[in-house]
Amino acid sequence: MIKLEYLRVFVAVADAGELHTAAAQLGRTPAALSMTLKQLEESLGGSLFEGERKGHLTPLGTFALHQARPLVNQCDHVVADMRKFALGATGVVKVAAVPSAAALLMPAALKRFHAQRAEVRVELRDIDSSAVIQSVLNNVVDVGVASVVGSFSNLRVQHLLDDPFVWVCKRNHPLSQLRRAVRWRDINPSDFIANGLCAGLHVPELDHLVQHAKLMLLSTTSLLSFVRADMGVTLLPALSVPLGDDLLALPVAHKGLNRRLDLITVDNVSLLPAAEALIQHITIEAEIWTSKLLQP
Amino acid sequence: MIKLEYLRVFVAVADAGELHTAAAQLGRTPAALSMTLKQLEESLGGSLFEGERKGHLTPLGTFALHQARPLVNQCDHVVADMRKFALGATGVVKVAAVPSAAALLMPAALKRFHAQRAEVRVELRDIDSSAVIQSVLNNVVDVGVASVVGSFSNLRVQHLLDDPFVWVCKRNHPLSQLRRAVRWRDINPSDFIANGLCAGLHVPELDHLVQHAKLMLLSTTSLLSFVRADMGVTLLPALSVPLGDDLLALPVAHKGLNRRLDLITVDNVSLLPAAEALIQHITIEAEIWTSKLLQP
DNA sequence: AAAATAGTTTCAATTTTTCTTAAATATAAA
DNA sequence: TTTATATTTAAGAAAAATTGAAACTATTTT
Repeated sequence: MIKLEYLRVFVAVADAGELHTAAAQLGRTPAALSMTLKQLEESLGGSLFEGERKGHLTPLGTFALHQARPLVNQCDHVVADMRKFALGATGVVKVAAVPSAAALLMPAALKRFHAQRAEVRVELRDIDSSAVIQSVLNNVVDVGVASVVGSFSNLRVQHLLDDPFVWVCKRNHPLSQLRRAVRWRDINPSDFIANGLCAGLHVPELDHLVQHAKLMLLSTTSLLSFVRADMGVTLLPALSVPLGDDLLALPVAHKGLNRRLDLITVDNVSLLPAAEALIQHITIEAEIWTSKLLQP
Repeated sequence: MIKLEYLRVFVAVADAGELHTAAAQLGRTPAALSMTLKQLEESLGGSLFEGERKGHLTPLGTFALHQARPLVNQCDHVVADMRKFALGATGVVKVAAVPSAAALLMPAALKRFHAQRAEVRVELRDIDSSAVIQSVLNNVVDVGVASVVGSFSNLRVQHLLDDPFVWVCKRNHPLSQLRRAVRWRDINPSDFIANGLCAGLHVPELDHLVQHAKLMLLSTTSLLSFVRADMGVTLLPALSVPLGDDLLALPVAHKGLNRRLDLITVDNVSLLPAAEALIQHITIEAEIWTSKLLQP
């Protein structure tokens, strides 16, 4: 049986033109190479070198060198690529995140990630929470960022941060006059615009508001347009509200009104090494935001 | 150091989905494969299989399998190709021959050669003797067929056959009336057309004829055209004379008037294995012609 | 839930392969 | 020729791979 090592030795000797030099390069003695070449020649059924020295190739040697060199190089490349992949230095990581996470958490996380791992490609899509969960479950993406409500047996859910809900109103809105956290009674029910994120929080006062709201918008972008158009106020997680705008974010008096953001992966299955590395960066970024949100 | 054998084991196990089957295919025990895979995983820096069984690949395993399978296959192909080449079952053989040999010896020789070695390509060119020798010396061709006059130190010359000179005349020429071998005195010097092949035979009578010939033609094709046009008679090796024509080939009374045909290769250098095989066929074909020429 | 089964790993002993040293042989140069 | 360099050979040493048996683990069966 011909081993690739034989071909590697042959290429080295053919290049060097003598055993001595090739042996030094490969870290063994000329005698070892001599025996290896003998085996290779016997196995091929012909001699590789012309005459008694290693300076000239036979036609078979020329042919074999043409074939063996790319093979040896390819083998080295393949092994190097596998190692790179195992280290997470190469590959394609697919991420799904809810829009607020995609817009606020991911840019900084990816920037630092890419600085370390230039050869890793990241595919990021922003979709709503339930679609994120489905994408992870179906192996469409490697990593998801969303808020998980129920419990899923095949999912590994890791808490990232708690995004506190805030009241969102226009800068000139009466609520802005309040010098304290907004209470439920401060809200005029006819002025409230419901949205998909504040529904299902299981707070009686809020449920009541949501059920009597004249408007319920599921897209955050259009929701904020309505607020800007003086159509009312709404309740959103802080990270979903763009800053430096004509909008105000006012704190909520009711404690514990948060939107959990979780990092989601499939359970019991090892991740793409590059994905593991990306998760580290997302986690760190989430911690940064957590501390930002605690002392505003 | 990762050996190709490790990758071969990995591919087999990944395909089989379990050690037991793969071990049977490779002719070793599950324990051996287990240890090999462990080494491979350690060397790559990550595990290849999901969980405790070998039924599911990790992302690294999937990536590695994609890379390893073509590499293993390529290696097998390369080794097979080298063996084929060493056996002379593949390759390109370049041959140069003088026109008569190319036209009469080579077709039958190549027909039998190709029946045995369908994958070998043969490149045949017909040129004059000195060009054949030069082509062999310059390694432009692997094998030459020509008549070697002097001696060349770098050439290995092998006698193929002796092609007897014959007188060539038109069917209605006076010489055709002779019921015996043609003697020098039968030739009318003014009727003689000299040619490149009969010059330099070192026979005084012939030299005299050549020196007094009014015509000397170096191309056999045009030489024969002149004979057909009743311009005279000439002296040519039998194999150069096309049969079944309006030309006659008459025997020469002077004995030993032959043109040697030799098989020429470079000396002290091993030949392309396929070329060695082709030489066998050319030699056999030459023997067939030799016996044909001896009893006409 | 316990037992049985199939699959895998570990370990130490064994076999196989590869490597080295040292001596012999062969080639090229002086 | 001698001398220096290059290669091969052979035997022992070292390294690597393989095996069989036992231990271990998950899965299936009872």
